Amino acid sequence: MARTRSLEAREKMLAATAELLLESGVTGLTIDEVARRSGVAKTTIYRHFPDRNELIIAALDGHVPIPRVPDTGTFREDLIEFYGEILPIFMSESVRRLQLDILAAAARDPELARLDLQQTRSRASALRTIYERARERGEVEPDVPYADAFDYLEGPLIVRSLLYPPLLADLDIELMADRAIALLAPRPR
Amino acid sequence: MARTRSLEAREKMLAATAELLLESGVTGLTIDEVARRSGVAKTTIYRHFPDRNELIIAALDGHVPIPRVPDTGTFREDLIEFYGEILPIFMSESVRRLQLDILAAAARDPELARLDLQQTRSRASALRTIYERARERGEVEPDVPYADAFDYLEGPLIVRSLLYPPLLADLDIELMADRAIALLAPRPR
DNA sequence: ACATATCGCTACGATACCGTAGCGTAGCGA
DNA sequence: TCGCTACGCTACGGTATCGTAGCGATATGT
Repeated sequence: MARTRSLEAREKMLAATAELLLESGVTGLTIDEVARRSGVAKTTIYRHFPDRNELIIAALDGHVPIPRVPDTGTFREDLIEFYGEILPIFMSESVRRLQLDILAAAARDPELARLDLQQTRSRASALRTIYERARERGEVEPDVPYADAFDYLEGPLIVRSLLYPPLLADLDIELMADRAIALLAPRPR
Repeated sequence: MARTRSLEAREKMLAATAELLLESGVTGLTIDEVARRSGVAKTTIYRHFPDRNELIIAALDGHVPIPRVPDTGTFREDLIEFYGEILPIFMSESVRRLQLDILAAAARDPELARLDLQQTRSRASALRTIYERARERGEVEPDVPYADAFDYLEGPLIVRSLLYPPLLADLDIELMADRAIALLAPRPR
């Protein structure tokens, strides 16, 4: 079997797709442009993927950045490290555009919805781990639903990234951590 | 002058545009479909608006819901009233889709960016008024940047609406108000 | 070296839009 | 009643995309 060429072409087109997604978004990406830029013939792309959506999904499958899960021993330090890691990602204008694009596309195309889920889930899971550890250590009020915690743990980041990207630069990571901690701290009994 | 017919056609096309925006979003809206649905000839649409973007902007100009600004005398009650008013808006799936669509489109098309601004600004201004009043009454720490306050005043709503719409239903308005107030309360000196 | 999997290329058919032109018609004001 | 204005309609020219067909060239494994 001649698999080498096949793999090479596949990688080239996936790379070009990921690149184009950042530039043009889900809506703006076209197969023709992927072909042009990757040097792979359009027909070959269709030999690998049945349609546009599958290509997009495949391209993103590998490129979802999975943040490290810090484990410093304290909630506060974990949060600060985590924020420090994902803030640069959020600050990228192209990432922001892509994120919005995926959300918007997923809201209309059920096929793409799973993509969306995967996107946010992977990031959310790291934060969740941090939160669960803090809960086990007794650093947070145990019966707060995680959804509520998330609103405050990552909310400011998301709000600014999606709605007011210039304000991301003003975000004080430590302050954000302290505020979240203050809200989630165990209540005295 | 024969202005009556003109106005009538204009209103019909704007109404159809607004309707279509909710269904198909900014990206999905086509002039042909507006023509079909409104009963107004496509040519007439172009006689009123130079291009697609202008039509979209005009259609939304009138349809941005401007929330009332409650003035109950206390921060907490103001917030709860405000939340009660805008929560139903956020809970509409079509509004959510449109909001995402506008954000995504604005992130790419500078012409549409002003639309986006107007959208969020009008809502934000009501909340800001509430906040300023509370500040004058001494109910909040005076030197917190408004951007920070906003993160917590409206963040949970935005996060859930855009990222996890099903969780909107779980949102406890009073609890959200209390948490925001706790964070923003004046520090003892 | 030979067979076969895989690729590149060009060319399509099919849609779907955009935005415009030209012509005839109907309403509206004087 | 007359004339202007705005409209409706059909038909374009142009572009972009999707997804497919057919054929020749090339790499790979045996």
